[in-house]
Amino acid sequence: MHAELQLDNQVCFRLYTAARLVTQAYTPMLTELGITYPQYLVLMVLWEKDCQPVNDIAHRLMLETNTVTPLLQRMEKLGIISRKRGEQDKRQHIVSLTAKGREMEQRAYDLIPTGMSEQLASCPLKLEDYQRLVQELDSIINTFKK
Amino acid sequence: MHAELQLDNQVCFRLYTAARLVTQAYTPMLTELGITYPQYLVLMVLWEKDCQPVNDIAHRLMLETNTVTPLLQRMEKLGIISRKRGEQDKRQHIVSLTAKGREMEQRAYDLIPTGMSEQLASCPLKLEDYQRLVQELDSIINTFKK
DNA sequence: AAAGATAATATCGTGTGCGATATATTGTTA
DNA sequence: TAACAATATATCGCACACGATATTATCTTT
Repeated sequence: MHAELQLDNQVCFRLYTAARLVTQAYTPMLTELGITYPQYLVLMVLWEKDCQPVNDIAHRLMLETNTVTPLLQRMEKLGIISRKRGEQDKRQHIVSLTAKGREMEQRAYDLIPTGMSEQLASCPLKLEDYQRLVQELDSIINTFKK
Repeated sequence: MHAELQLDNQVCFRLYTAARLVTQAYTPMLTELGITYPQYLVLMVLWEKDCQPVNDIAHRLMLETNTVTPLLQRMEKLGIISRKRGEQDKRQHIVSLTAKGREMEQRAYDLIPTGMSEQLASCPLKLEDYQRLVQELDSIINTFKK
């Protein structure tokens, strides 16, 4: 019986579980918007800066392009983004928001912060705990990023 | 521009990213064992207590049975677990380790703690940081679990 | 004990993630 | 400048996750 191999001693299992459960907590609001959590991440990247090539979006989300490309294709079908070939560099696909994609920012703002803070009400963590948590997660992300 | 909707302010995006990256860090060792990370989680559950029904494994991992069932089917094909109908309750499928599945515990112990601590060497977090992190993640998991 | 409710597991469809590989374009170098 | 390397993106295959639904067995209630 190796204590190191026990589920209860695993940070990774907690990260994996916490990520799944918190993502699930977004689902009711995201369903109302008609999108998934990874699609919401792409939208946040584009709300911050519109018209970016696939690579920049992938880097920002620390995902591979073979994950992001099909994601963007689905989002294009939904009519929330559009893609066009880069003008200087024809290899690039420049991704931009449609009117529908831009309008979703306000709807997201009306739904998501409220919806999440309601669900977080029963969480014992305080603001400073979250701030430290974010920093520690960034340390972990930095340690393992490629 | 809503600050609440910026990627940099999102705990969930950190959890999502940290979980992916740390799981990826397990991949070289797990590939050597011929399994995936979720399969490794199932093995840890069974190393701790052999012969469990699907439901108990799913509860322990906080996953749905429609995720766990196909996972177990793949593991059965790999010859690391076996499944048989419950004797008192014929609806149950009792999952148990094969000899191969039991032997993998020692191999995992030889590969994984070493492999992970090498990769963690450059991480600035100290032991007490990890301990607090685990507790805070448990708080989050508890808040959002169903 | 027959009927309906509940429980345990499985199946199906969709959307990620990601390794491996392909394709098209651009940059570099002999 | 023709050949070759590098880059940006896409395609393919496989393994999760998970909502919705189906199937089989047990439990409960009349």
